Amino acid sequence: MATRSQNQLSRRERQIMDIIHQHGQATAQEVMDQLPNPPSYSAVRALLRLMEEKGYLRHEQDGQRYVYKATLARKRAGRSALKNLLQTFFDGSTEQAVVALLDLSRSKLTPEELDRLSQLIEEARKEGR
Amino acid sequence: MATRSQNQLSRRERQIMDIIHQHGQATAQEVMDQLPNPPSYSAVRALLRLMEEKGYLRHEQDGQRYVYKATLARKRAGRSALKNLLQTFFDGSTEQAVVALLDLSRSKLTPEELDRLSQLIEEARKEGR
DNA sequence: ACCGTAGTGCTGATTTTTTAGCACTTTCAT
DNA sequence: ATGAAAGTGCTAAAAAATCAGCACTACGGT
Repeated sequence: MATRSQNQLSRRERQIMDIIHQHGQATAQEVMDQLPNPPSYSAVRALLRLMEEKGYLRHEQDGQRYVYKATLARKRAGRSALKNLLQTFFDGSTEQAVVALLDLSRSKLTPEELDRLSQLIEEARKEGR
Repeated sequence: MATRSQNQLSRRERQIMDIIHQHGQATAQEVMDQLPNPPSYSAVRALLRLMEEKGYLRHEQDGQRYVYKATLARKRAGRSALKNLLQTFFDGSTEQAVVALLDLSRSKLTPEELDRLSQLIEEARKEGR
């Protein structure tokens, strides 16, 4: 099961994955800067190296330093995480999740965004039958 | 920071939290049954005890056995996790998340659910200004 | 030419997590 | 009234994760 992989990560590994997903990519230094209770720079590098070995990350050389990216595309990882969240906290109910989501940011949504959302629902309605 | 707490959990702790949130509550046996690569029964119990000590869980006595629940209400924990996911995978954009959510379960939504969602968006629109 | 800065690889130690096992209690059926 | 089953507490060992440090290379400025 694909969702499993998220849960198999150790604490630090998960924290690092989150950071990298959030930024799309990151150097050791950037990861370290964002890590809560950050360990030493070399500790971070060691972790990145291990995670690459395990297949979670890959790196590209940028000048003289490494830039790490996730193996699994952000989009897919996000959906996987979302699916997981759905099961864990919302009884698998998309509706409940959307409710929570809207509630979370009620005031922050622009009218344009709301329009687009309405439209999305309309489309879902058409496809659904 | 409250969102942080999720990320502080060790791997097993997180797995256990997920199980307990999903079910609302659970006994040691139930947790063990759901755990991937489950350890021994007493290992699970030890973990539950530690997690209670750390304040993540509390237990109630049901007959002669303990039933564990999360300290933080499911609803709040769910929102917190959602907020986190939003930042990590969707650039903090509610819209993007809703899109993914709808996409995830396009066919599974009933017309009734879609109606309710439209309505929710309407309400958000009114309140938003 | 050389020093300082900023990278990388690697390794071994520390710390935390994870685990199994044992001692005890309660319940229930024989 | 006794033994088996199923619960709990606790502790110490094993495994895994986490960490810091050292040796080395590349680059840029003085």
